[in-house]
Amino acid sequence: MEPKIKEKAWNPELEKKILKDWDEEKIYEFTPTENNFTIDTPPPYPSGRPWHIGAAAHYSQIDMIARTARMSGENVYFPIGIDRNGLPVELYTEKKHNIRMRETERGEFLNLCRVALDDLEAEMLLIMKNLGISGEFANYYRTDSEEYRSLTQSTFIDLWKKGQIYLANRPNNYDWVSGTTIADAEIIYQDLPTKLVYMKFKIKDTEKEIIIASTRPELLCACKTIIVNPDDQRYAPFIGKKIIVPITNAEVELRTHHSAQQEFGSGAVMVCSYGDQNDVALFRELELEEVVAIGLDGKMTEAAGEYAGLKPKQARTKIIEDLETNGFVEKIEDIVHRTPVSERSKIPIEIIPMEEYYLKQKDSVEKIKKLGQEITFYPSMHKQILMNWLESINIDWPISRRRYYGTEIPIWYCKSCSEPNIPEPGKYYKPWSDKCPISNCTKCGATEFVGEERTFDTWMDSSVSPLFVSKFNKDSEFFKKVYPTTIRPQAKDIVRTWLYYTLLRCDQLTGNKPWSQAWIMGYGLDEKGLKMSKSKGNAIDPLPVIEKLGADTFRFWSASEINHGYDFRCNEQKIESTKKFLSKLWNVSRFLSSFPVINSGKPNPTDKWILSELNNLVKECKKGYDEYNFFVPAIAVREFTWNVFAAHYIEMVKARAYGIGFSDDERDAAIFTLHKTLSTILKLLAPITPFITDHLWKTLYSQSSIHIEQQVEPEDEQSENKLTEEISEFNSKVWNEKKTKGLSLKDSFSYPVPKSLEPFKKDLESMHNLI
RNA sequence: GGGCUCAUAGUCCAGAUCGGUUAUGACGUCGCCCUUACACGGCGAAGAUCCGGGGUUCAAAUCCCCGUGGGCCCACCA
Repeated sequence: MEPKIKEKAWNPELEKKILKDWDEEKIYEFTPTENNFTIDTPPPYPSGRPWHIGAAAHYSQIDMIARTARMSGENVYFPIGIDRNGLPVELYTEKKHNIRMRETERGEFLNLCRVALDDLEAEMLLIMKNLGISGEFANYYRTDSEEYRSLTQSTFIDLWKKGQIYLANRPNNYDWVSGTTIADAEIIYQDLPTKLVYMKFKIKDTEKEIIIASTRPELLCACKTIIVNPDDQRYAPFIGKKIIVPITNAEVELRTHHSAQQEFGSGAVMVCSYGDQNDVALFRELELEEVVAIGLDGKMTEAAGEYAGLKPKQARTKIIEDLETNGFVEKIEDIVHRTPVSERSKIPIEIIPMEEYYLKQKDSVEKIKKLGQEITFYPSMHKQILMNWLESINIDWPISRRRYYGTEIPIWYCKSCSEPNIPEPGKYYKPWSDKCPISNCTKCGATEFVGEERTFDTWMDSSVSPLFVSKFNKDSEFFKKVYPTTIRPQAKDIVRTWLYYTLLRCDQLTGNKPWSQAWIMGYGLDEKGLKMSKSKGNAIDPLPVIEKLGADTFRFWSASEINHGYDFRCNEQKIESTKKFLSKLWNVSRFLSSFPVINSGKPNPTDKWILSELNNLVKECKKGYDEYNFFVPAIAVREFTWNVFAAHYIEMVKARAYGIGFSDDERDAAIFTLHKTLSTILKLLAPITPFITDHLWKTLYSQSSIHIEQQVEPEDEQSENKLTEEISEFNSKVWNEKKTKGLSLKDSFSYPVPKSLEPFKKDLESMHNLI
């Protein structure tokens, strides 16, 4: 009989047609019912070409989650979104047009960002679609849409009213030349020459002195404590004593702290607001009261007494003179100091307290820990990342940013009394350009306002994604059915941010956790195991790879190469060689397509053996699918299909399937078993390689898609692993013998079948033409 | 510096919770072979001091301790 399948290999071009069929059949459409499986899909950020190949693998696997759930009978809601807020697009736009954000008119700058995002987004959506992702592309969302931003603003207004938000001073990196705060990422370190001054501090009520070395003596006025290492015996007798600060004569306490190193300087450190990041940490940890010694103009403040108005460098020179005059200096060393400088202006940054909005989180830590415990993590080890993070939280969350491309903080300040006025929730507000929607100040009744210029930290937006997709505050019917959602799939590096902030915000707003499961994936590294980056030139562009090899090849590579939760290496050649397996699957199917489908039969021992192995395979795959670990089924199915089913079973029953030398019943049993096995393999692979399996399924078994089928359930029966090994060994022996004797494989040959393989004698004899 | 994690052939990976005969499979390499599904194939071969050191044990890739090296996250030196 002519095979139904003519082509000799799987052609990835077919994927385009299959995508169209899926669209027309609408098999992935979602209508909410009482029980839904909702995926809180991570909205990817279009930060520039090329899209990270690891991300493409990540989204392929998220799609496998959706398909796995569908095949186990779930009603799957798989939203698609694009994250568009934040710094990366600002930097991208500045570079692309060679402009500076702050020197460009705000509306114009935002437009340029928007256009850049649109281009990058289009390519990203194309890749996602071509990967076969079965999400809701028709109404994908953007985090910078009016609808999304108004949700972010509404949640802010809600929390503001609940008293969860406050304004506070916080030390910031400040570049006083550019007049702006800068992000940690914009700081570079330079080795600059400076003076290390060893100063004498008196210990109160004693004749003793303690020597303290510092590069920032001008900050003496902001010194609030002295620390030494707890193991440092030299200072042990004086712990808790008061120390008199030179020049200011202030009294501060001597205490121990592990961050002081015995070997550096004298081993004693003065802690000032703020000489460096360690000072910031210590002020916070020890709850010291800060002194603002340097102002926004980059000059010493009134707190510096007679040094007020001087720049830090001038003040330093002068205070060193004064210290020397008064005998407070032991010695001065010229050293080279690793100094944090602004990447832009190249001047040393100052750490200056500035007013920012904070969202309370410290009070929620215990509650979030509890919620974290209730959530199932896949793999479980990554729950630890969240728990460690929760342990280390010691300040509230600063949510305001002095940036442009973000959701605006919806506040107008009264011009006469400065009272912050908050608008009603439900609309999208742009205080930097919009007229204040409130007519009279709630405090003094005045009518003139100034709009807030700052935006939110982008995690304020992303952290409400489960609320957005479940139509929180918008469609209560829908929300009731969909929230809490089912699963949050995401990468490992943003557990401390996205996962944590989502838990915090959703709990604050709904009193309920956002999902019951979290699925955490590792990073995609290059073939040497290094992080991919555009600057290193080791980034692989996924688009040409997918176009050339097809989505299924890429997806099968992703499943068979990535052990869930661990980092993985990307190698183009490896992806390419994965195609061979699809080719094998194709040709097995091509062979079977020359036989009619038979739905029942009386399996002989050979058939029973392969069906039993097939059942073992189903069991193994189920284990993997139950934990959304696609590595397990991918490896298991490949191994079975290639090395057991094709290599041994098909060869053993070929003659029988053709009916040469066997009865009709025996023939039909073989054909039945062949189809039963292949159709099971196709189903087991359907979530991983949706294109080829659907194509083969429709060609061989059904009018309708494999993606509306239920997954195969294992039967509870004993395995017969031992036989597989014996069969494979026997076949090897015969092949080798024939080879040594210079015989062709079809030549007849005299060789005994061992007793243990007696039940398979007839099939083995026909396979090897044994006499 | 703190945390998490990994370490098995040229490359990737199994062997994890339950120590036990010649350490799994794939890719790559080499040799032979057109065998009525497949040369994008078949058969076969070579290739591993299981990171190092110590310990527990009759027995360790597997369990324990100490190192070394990679990756990532966080913090960065008065």
